[in-house]
This record gives sequence, C-alpha cells and structure tokens, in this order.
Amino acid sequence: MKTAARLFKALADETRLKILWLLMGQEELCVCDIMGVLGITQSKASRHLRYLFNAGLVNDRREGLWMYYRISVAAGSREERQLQVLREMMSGMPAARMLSQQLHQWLKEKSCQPSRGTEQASAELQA
Amino acid sequence: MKTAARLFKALADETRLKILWLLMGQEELCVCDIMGVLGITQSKASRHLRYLFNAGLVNDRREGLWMYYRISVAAGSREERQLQVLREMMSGMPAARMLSQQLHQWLKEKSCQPSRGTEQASAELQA
DNA sequence: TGACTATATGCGGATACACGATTATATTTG
DNA sequence: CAAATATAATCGTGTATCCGCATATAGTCA
Repeated sequence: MKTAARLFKALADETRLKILWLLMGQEELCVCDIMGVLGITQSKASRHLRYLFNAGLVNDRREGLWMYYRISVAAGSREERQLQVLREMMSGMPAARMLSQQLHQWLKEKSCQPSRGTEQASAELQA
Repeated sequence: MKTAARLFKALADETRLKILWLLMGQEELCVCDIMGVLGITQSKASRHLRYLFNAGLVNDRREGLWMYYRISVAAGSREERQLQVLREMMSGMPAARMLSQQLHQWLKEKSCQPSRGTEQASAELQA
C-alpha cells in the first residue's frame, strides 16, 4: 500500500516521466543525453535519475566518466505493469513523440562529433 | 504530459489510494463512511476527497446532510485505464482485501443502527 | 602529479503538501 | 428561529519536494 504510493510518487513529476519515456525507447542513456534532449540542468537531470534509482525503477552503470542509466524492473512486477501502462499512455501524446524524435536527432548528432568516445555505438560494441 | 504527472500526483498518497480502492468496490460512499472505515479525521477524509474531486477522479452528490462520492472517469480515458491497473495492483495486497472486509462490516453495522436514514440501502432504492 | 570532464551532492530558498484543530457553511428538524 | 449534524474551508505548523548554484567526487589523460 505504502509501496504503491511510493511508486506513484516517483511518477508524479513531469521531468521524471519524460526521462522514463526516453529510457523506455532506448536501451540506456547517460546523464548528458538526458540533459541535452530535455534541455535541463545537469544537477536536475542527475537528481531525478537518482530519484528513479532509489525508487528501484532504473539501474546505473559506470563507464569511464559516464553514468549510464537504464530501466530495470522485475518481470511481472507491479512496476513493470505500471511502466507498460505509462508507455501506452504517453504513446498517444504528441509531446512524447516529439521527444523521441529529439532524442534520435540528439544521438545522431552526438555520434558525428569527433569529441572522444562519447558515441553510443562504440560503447555498445565493446559490451 | 503535465496532465499525466497530475494524475500520478493524485495517486501518490496512501490515504487517497485507500479511498479509491474503497470506491472501486462500492457504487458510492459518504465522507463518514471513509472516516469510519479508514479511521481517519473528518477533516482528513474531506480534504482528500476534495483533492480527488479536483483531479477529476470522483464525482460528488449531495443528499441531505450527506455528501456521496463515487468514481467518475471517462470510459476509455487514461484515468480509467490507470484506475483499472491500480485495482489489479491492490487486488493482490492483503491490506487492501482487509480494507474491503472492514468496509462491508462497517456498512452492515451502519444499516442496523436506527439512527435516521443513514442507510445505504434506502438511498439506493430512492435513486 | 595536475588539468579536465561527467556526475553526484550539499545548501538555501521557494513552493507544495499533509495534518490537527478550529471555524464556517449547509441542511434537517423541532 | 434555534439546535443539531455532516461536511467544507481556514489557519498554523511541520515536512517534503523542486530548483539553481556551488562544491565535491570520481575517472581520464597528459
């Protein structure tokens, strides 16, 4: 009962909903991706990701300087079903679809920059 | 997007979850029912019901001195699907099932009391 | 080691929320 | 009208949340 309320608390913030939406369509993202796509402060991005982490909704993984976050909910759990519903809810929202586009745009531009191994692709291949 | 966050805010409180759970299993309830079953203050019950009302999740109906609240979400809406998921979530929780029992016990004892037309049954029949 | 970068965290202010206690409002009844 | 009752609204207080700003931490590279 209290745990259910805690889950909904984690979803009761627009920024966190956006972050979850981005993560639901993208294996994993680092903090700077969230910052860039949503146009928010580093501190803001990091704190909300940490909130989601403490709520048990995302995992973190360090790779060099970067922290990668990804959704991590137990299969068949309340959280998983809840996120599925959230995904359906947001799929119908133009704002959400726009965010997805912005994300892909961001990742494309990022992978073109020659500024060190920031690219998603190389990281994927190493793993 | 913001509306989704607002919906989750309404669900991010244990007392409100309990109230919704009670209303999901019972056509309608008055404030004093909520107070009695959950064992909470009148002020607390009224405030949370008003919160749910403002969030568009419940309707109110005055009948004499009593205010009856019932769930009211548009068919096929995000809210309806969300409440359905909530119901499934709570159905598996012992605490929630206990609440249902307490509610039925409360309603039974209430209808036995000869203290004026407080009974649910008569209200139902008039409608 | 020191410079640099990505991320986390501490701090303070502003705002929202939850609560008990009290008061106000509305309705019924005498 | 007055008394009684169910509910709503207000007030004060403590707590949580969100934010920007600044700083700390951790990792990389020269």
